[in-house]
Order: sequence, then structure tokens, then C-alpha cells
Amino acid sequence: MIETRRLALAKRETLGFSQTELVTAAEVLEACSSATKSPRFQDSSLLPGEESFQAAHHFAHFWLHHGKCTCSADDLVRFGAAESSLLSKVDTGSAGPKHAAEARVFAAELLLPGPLARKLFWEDRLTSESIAESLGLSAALVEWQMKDALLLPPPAEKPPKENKPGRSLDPFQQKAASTPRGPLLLGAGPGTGKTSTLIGRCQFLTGPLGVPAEKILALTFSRQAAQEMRQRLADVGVGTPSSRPWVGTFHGFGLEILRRFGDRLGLPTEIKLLDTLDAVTLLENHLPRLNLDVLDNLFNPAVHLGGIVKQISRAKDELCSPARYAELCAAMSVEAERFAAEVEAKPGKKLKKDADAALHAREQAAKASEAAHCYSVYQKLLEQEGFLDFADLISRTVEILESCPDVLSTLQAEYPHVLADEYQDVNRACARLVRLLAGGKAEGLWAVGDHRQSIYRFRGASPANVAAFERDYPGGHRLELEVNYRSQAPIVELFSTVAGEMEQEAVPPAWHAKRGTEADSSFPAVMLAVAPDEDGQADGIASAIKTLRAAGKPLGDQAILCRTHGQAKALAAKLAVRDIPTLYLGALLERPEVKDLLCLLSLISGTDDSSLLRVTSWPEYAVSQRDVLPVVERVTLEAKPLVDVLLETTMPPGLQLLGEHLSALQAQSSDPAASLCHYLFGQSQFLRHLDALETKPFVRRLHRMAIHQLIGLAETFDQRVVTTKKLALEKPNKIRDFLTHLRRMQAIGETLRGSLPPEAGTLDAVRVLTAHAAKGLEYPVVFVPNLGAGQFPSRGRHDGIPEPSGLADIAGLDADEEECLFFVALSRARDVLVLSRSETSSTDRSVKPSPLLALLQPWFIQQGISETLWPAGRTAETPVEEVGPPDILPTYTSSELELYGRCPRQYYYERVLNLTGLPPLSGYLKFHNCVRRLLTWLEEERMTGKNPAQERLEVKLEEVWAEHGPSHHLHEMKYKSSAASMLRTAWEQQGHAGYETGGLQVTLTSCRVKVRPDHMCHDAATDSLTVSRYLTGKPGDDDKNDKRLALYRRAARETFPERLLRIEICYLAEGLVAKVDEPPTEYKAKLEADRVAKYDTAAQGIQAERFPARVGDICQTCAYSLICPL
DNA sequence: TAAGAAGGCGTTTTT
DNA sequence: CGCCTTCTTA
Repeated sequence: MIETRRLALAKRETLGFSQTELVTAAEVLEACSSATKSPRFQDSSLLPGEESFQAAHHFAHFWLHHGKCTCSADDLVRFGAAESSLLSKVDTGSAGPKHAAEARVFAAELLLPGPLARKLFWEDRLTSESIAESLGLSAALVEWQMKDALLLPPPAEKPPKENKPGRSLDPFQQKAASTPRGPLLLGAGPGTGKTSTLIGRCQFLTGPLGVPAEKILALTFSRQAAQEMRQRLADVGVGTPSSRPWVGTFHGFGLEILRRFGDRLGLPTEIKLLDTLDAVTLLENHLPRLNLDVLDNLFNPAVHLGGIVKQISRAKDELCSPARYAELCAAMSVEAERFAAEVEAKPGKKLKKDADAALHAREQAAKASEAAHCYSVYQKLLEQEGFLDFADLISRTVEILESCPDVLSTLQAEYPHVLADEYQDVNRACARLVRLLAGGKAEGLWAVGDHRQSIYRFRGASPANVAAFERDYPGGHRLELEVNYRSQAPIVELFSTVAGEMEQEAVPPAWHAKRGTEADSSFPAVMLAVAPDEDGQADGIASAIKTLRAAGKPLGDQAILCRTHGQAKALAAKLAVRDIPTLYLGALLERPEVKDLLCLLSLISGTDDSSLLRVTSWPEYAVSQRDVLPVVERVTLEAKPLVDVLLETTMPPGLQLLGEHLSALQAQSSDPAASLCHYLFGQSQFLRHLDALETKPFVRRLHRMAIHQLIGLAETFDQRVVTTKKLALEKPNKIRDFLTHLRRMQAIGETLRGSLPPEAGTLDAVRVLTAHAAKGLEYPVVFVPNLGAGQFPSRGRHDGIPEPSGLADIAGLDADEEECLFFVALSRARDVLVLSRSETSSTDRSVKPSPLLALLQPWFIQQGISETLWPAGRTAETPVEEVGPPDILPTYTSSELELYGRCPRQYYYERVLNLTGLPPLSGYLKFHNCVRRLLTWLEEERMTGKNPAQERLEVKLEEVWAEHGPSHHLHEMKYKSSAASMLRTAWEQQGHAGYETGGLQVTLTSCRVKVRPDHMCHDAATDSLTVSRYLTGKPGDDDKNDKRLALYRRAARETFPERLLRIEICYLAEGLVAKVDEPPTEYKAKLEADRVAKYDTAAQGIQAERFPARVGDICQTCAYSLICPL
């Protein structure tokens, strides 16, 4: 697209207009007409602005593709919704959509060049509407174009890089490219020219061998890799417009086969493809059929569905049918039982550890079995509805090829040459697909990969396919590329050492470094540094970056490769403080400017009025919180539309202005992307204020790119294939649906990472990325920080859903995945590689060196290089000011202190600002709310003297349910019956007569706490008091360590010192009662005291008005996440 | 000194 | 929820 823009600008200049000259659309089109000697394409059914765009679009095709426009009418007018379908995510290599997109960009750039748009907006301070008017274009088009022109980095003067001078192939590459017949597996280590060889292979096939280009099938994993390969093939002139190789992704190829031959499996002609969220929604819609038990969670039924869907997808990648999956799980259960029996029969004293292990094995088996059942239900649903998921694109294609010999032979004849890229990353399904296509002797198969770079095993990639190449392809042979063109000799030696250590049996590979050692006195090629703390490490990296820049390595040539996004985020932040521009967007939805705009959207769609607090705090409106809070309250209470309230003449001017903006947006369209564009470029001063807030130009860039990403996300958002059941009375509202979609994505744990647009490629800033993301890339300078134990390799977390053993037969695994990742990271460096670690971290007091460093030892010893010591950093600790106990102790309820403990910021929103926040996404919180209300009611009834009659329970349940229950919820009945049974259990716990009126109270250092236990019961005969806590979930191991129980004990002791005390947990769902014993030792008593002290700490925080946000998992479900931190 | 309990922390990504 | 670390206890 960058190139397309460049072409458009150049064309505009040849037409006689400069880049920043204000020229009307009519004049531009007139010039186009005379330049091409063709009439202005005209369609009188269009509006004036649209007509210009369409005409320009036709000229664009004429110049770009030397052809006529074949785009649909929709393509022509609706420039924004270019790629709204999920199917467009699957790359089938067809040129149509790409050409259409190029023409759109070209046309827009021709009519309103980026430089002109920037000048008019920033210098002349014009709005999109006035620009549209003066150019004779539609405002929507102008806004769409401004989105790119203002938010993306302007293109560099010169093209970023010319393609590498076409080096002729070296002997190894030549031999591989010109193998007369396969099957061949080419081992291509880092920087050995894998892609060049692949291209060379195509040239060899189409050249000397005279193979028609369309007989070649090249399969990759990512669309990007496919795109690059297509580009390079075009560059070297392989193929013609009528005969070109089929280059695309495995999934894209599968999609094409399913479109052609899907009828053999009874698939519908129009394929409906599900993404992960669709799949989760589908399962959620049929939750009762899933019969979840161990994987059930009443309070958040969807909590495990994400993991289950992931597991199903894994199974499909392994070509494992639901039946087979169930068998594996059954075997797992048998094994678990056998293990349990073995433990049971073991002589000697029983160890808790063994018993736990047995229990654990059983639980895992039970979970797996439930997942297996979900799989079978899911698959039936897919077939019933005619849906496919991503994994089906491969597995069902395999199914066709295996069951329809005619289809198979058709395809084998069409593609006698099959090229498979990244062979170490193929999963079983892809490997089978390749095997089938390659045919009997598989002479046309040419695969390339590097098993040491197999870093995607967690998603099913299996280097076992590399190991088993000869088994799968008898008569197959291997070749290895041995010259590294990328890195300086010391770096090549270093990662060769690692590769040698990784290999258990095989001879270590020795790559020849082509580049030798280009001595650079200012910096060693390889360096290993250790800092006492993380700030020291950041200082060290920052100063190395500066030194290297001074030595001629621009910031854009330097990259920091981290193991996790968490590390990347932290390091990027530390470098930003040290004035190093870094290119890292992080989680898109956590970025303040993105949250700002999401709040705006939620105001437009009327989904969350508390967003008002955030929006009105912008400089544009500058309304004080004092003025806004009453408005929020009124809107909540009066059920009057927000805009109407804002437009009341008594409102402060800021609120009225916002009211005007919102009402205009609401009148205009309900498309999220269009609304955002109109707001940003037409109505508001948002972008100018955003700039004013930030002094560093680079950070401004990041802000704008993040906003661009958000708009892109909104553009590609479309109605879901599978929707959650909605209330019939809800009006369609695309903005609301978009916001809900984002929340649901968050809820299933999908983080939307802000990926950088290609336009960012030329920016001079240090790239911060994960080692995974760096695969296939190279940088002159590479930093690999945080090489501590537990950091790299990362101590990861697994999903709750176990994988049945035997799903993947990964026999003969070569090296550990983390070692591969380390290897990938090291081999990205061209000239300088800086490895570093910190001896402490914010979480661990001491961090040992990563075991991965041991792999480097031989080389470091041989070179006589020892660790460089970096000094400690400045520790920027802000001392917490102590607030002494106040004269009059304030009183809090225990629940508000607990709220503060969970997240002080949430406490602030709820208790200080009195906001209500978003309603919960699913029904479980309403259900929970009902149960709590009912239990409180029950306890209050009891306080009056006696247990209510049983019939009253049902009456009360109906009453509370009608008002607060999850009515119309998909699983309302399930919730309702659990609520009824819990209430019943609580009711049966009546025990004794004689209830305490009022609650308990406890005095801490800085406050008094009012405690209202779930249930209390006084037995006058023995003068004993039983205090019970109701738990609605399943019993857990550390329930009795809950700080609330400690508080119960303290409060009961203080309120009734003379009574005999008994603390209990009552599990309502199970009908169990567990007694909580008195702390037997001093140590335990101290632990309990510490728990109580947490209430004290919370009270101190509230008094000191400290309300920091506790960022973590809870944010995903927090009702205030959009406005936080306010 | 080792077993055990309690607390703290927290992955990678494409289609 | 599963791991590692840190602390207590026998």
C-alpha cells in the first residue's frame, strides 16, 4: 500500500498538480481524462462525492493494473468495509481483493494526497467537512483518507529498501534448487538464504525444467510469508498473469479445495467460517447439552469454553476425530484409576503428595473427558449448521482427499510440484495434506525447514515431521544449506554452539559465516552483561543503544527481543523514561487513547453512561468531576437519554458541547469506524489535544498508530457468524455490538495486540518485540535481555484443559522449545548481539542465570569473554507516606474493605464516585446477586426469631428473581434451580434458636469494622456462638485461609468475649459444613493476624485517599475497565 | 534437614 | 491452577 500511495502521488505530479496543492476533484479527474484519453467514467446514480471517487477508482485500475475495474458496486462505494469478512483472513492467493484495495487507496490518494490532508488539518486547521466541500468529495471519503494520512507515519522520501541485489545461488543453494527430483527436505539454518533458494527452485522448475508456472503449489503458514513469496516471484519474473504458481497459506489452499469439492462432504456452497469467539459462543449457546461438571463454573460458565475450543482445535490439527479423542480420554481415565490403585496399595506410610497426585490424575482425566464430550457436541453443531472452523480447512480437506480418489488425482495432476515452507512448523494435518498432494513417489515434493527453529509446538507444530521425513517419504533425501549470509562470524559461532548443544546425537552443524568479522572498535560483536537490578539493566541497554547509534547504527536498526509481552512492555516503558524512542504498542485496549475513544463509542451507543466521566475530563470539554457526577446519577435514575440531559441549557458549556457532538454522531451513522473518523477529523479537537499532552514526538506517533489500529479493528468488525441470543426488543446497533465484541474477546482471554502498520517500518526507533514475533526477521543490533531463570525460559501457565496423552505422537523430540526460541533470538543479529540479565527482579529477590546461558558457555570460555558488569540503576521508589490513626476511628463494613483490597481503584469508582458501571456481560453476576439477596433476607428473617416457613422461600425466590434475576438469559432455569437449592440448603442449616440481632464489630488500629456474617446462631444452653460463612462454589483447599474467616473470629471474640466460639464454612451447593479450627500454634495465629491486618491496611489506604489501580486479571471483568484509570 | 504449608506470580500465535 | 520460593516445624 505504501508503494501504491507513492505511485498515486507520482501520478498526480505528472498530471501537473503538486502534493499539497488544493485541487478540486473535478479538475483532477479532468486531467486524468485527458492523460488517458478516455472519458470520465460516470454513473449518474451516485452522489456527487461518490461519483468522483468511483471515477478515480477506474483510473486507478487503468494505471495500476492496466485493466478495467472489475470491482463490485459495493467495493466501489464503500471504501471502508474492504475486508470485513473473516474469510478474507484466509489467503487464497487470488488477486481480485488486493487489486480492489489498491485501487481504493490509489484513488483516494489521487484526489486527496496525504501531504495535502496533513497540511489542511494541522496547519490550516480545517475539518473534514470543509475539506470535502472545497474538493468536491464526500465527507466520508475524506475522513477515510485522513485516517491514513494523519494517523500513519508519512512515507519516507525514499523507498525503505531496495530488494537485496540478486545474489546468485551458492553451491549448496544451487544444488537444492536444481534437484532433479524429490522428495527433498532442505535444512535451512538462520540466514542461509532459505527464501532465495525457494525462489530459485521455482525459477529452476519453470526455466530449465520447463514446468508451467501454474503447476507449482507453494504452501506457507502465514499470509505475510505468502505475500512476500508472491512478491519475490514476481520480482524475478516467475509466471505470467495467466500462468502463475499458486502461492498461499495451507488454510487458504484448504478453503479453495473445500469451495471446489466441498459438496463431496455435503458442505454448503457458501462457506461460513467461525473464529475462536464464534466457536465459544456456539458452545455457550448450547451449554446445557455439554453437561459440564468438573469444568462447570456456575459463576462464569464460559470460563473454560475458551480452553475447550483451543483443545478441540488442537485435536483437529492432529486429525483426531471426536470418537478417537474420547478413546484417548477413556484411556487416560483408566490410567488414572490404575495409578490411584497403585498408590493405594503402596506399602508404608501414605504420603499426602502421592494421594494428591492420584487425585490430580483423576481430575485431569475427568476434565479431558468432558472436553471430549464438548468436542463431539461441537462437531455435530458445526455439521448441522454448515459451519467450518479454521482447523476444518485442513482436516476436512484431508478428509476429501482421502475419501475421493478422483479429487486427489485431479489435484495431483494440477500441482505436480509441491513446495512446503517452514516444514518444522507443520502439524499432523498439514503434513498429511502435503503427503497426499505429493502423491506416491512424491517426486515433486520440495520442503524446507529448520527443526531448531521450531517454536510453535504449543499450537501443534511438530518437528517430528522433520525427523520422520524418511519414514513418510521413503527414498527422500536431505540437503543442508551451510553458508550464513546474515551474521558476523562471532555471532554465527555463538549460535552454532547453541545448536550443537541442543542436538543430542547428531553432529553439530557448522555454518560458515560469509561475512567474517568486520571489526568495529566501538562495540564487541557479542556481549554478555549482568546488572544488579532491572533498572541497571535498562540503563545498560539504554546506554548501549546510544553508543551504537553514535557508531552508526540507527535506532531503527536495533531490536530488543523479549520472551514475553510483559517483559517487552516493562522494558519499553523503562526505555521511554530514558528517552529512547521505542516501537511497541502492547495491548491495544489498554492504551489510554484507545480507551478514550472506546468511551466515546459507548456514549454514542448509550451503553455506559459512566464513560461520561472520562470523556468530559478531556481538555476539549474540561468539565470538573463535581459537575459531571450529578449528571451521571440523573441519567441512571431518570432513564432519560444522555444527550437530552447534556443539551439542557443549564448545563456547563463543556457538557453542552459534548451533547452536540454526540447528537450529531448519533444522527449520522451507527458504524463504529465511520463515527470515530467523523469525530476525530470532523468534529473535535481530540487529536490536537492528544498531541498537546505529550512532548515526545515519538510517543505522539504511537498514539496515532494505536488509534489507526482501533479504527482498522472497527472497520473489519462485522456481524458474527454465531451470535449470542439477544432480547428481541433491542434495536440493532453496530457500535454497541462492536463494544460487546471487544468485551467478549477480553473475556475469553484474547488480547488484541497492537501490531504495527507497515508504514512504521521506516521510523527511527528501537523495535521491541517478542522472540516469537522476530522469527524470520533480522536486525543489525539485537538485544536479548532478561536471561534469568524463570524469565527465559518463562515459567508459564497452562490452560485448565489437559491434553490427553497420545494426541500428538511427538517421538524423538529434538531440543526443547525454549532452546529453539533462544536460538531464534540469537540468530536474528547481524552485527551486534547484546545478551543481558538482571540479578534481581521486581518479583524475585534473587534471579539465577538462565539455564540457557549454559549453552553458550563453551563459546564464551573459548573466546575468553566474561560477563560485563553493569552498575545498579536508580531505584525510583516512591515512599508511601504513613498516615497515623485518626482521632475518631471511622467505621467501614467488611465488604467495602474487601473491595478496596481487590482493587483500590474499583473501590474509588464504586464508593467514592458512586458509579454503577457496566452491567455484567453474562447472567452469572445477576444470579449471584440474587443468591446473596436471598441469603441476607433469610438471615434477617431469622433475626426476628424464627426460621421462615419453607413455602415462603419459594415465594421470596420468585419475587427476588423477578426483580434481579437473569431473566431471558439462555440458562436462566439452570441458574434459578441452583439458587433455589442453595437457599434451601441454607435454610436447612437453621440449627438452633436464638439469633443475634445486629452484627459483629471489631476495632483495628485505624478503623472499626462492621461485620455481618452470613449466618450466626447462639445456643443459650451452652452459651456458644456459631458463626458461618456461606460459600456457593465448590470446596477449595484454602477456603479456611480466607481473611474473612479470620475477621469473623476476631469480631466474634471482641463482641461476645465470654461465649464459646465456633466458625464454620457452609457449602451451599454441596450441602457440606466444615468447621474451621482455632489456630493451633503461634505461627498460625500470626498468619491469621496478618489476614486481619489486611483490613487495617485497606482502611489506611482509604483514609489516605490512595486509590491506585491494581492491574491484573480482574480488569478483564471489571465494570470500570473502560474508564480506568480515570 | 527435609517435609510441608503458605504466599506469590503469571507464555508464545496463526489461520 | 500449577509452579517456585520462603518460611515453619518436627
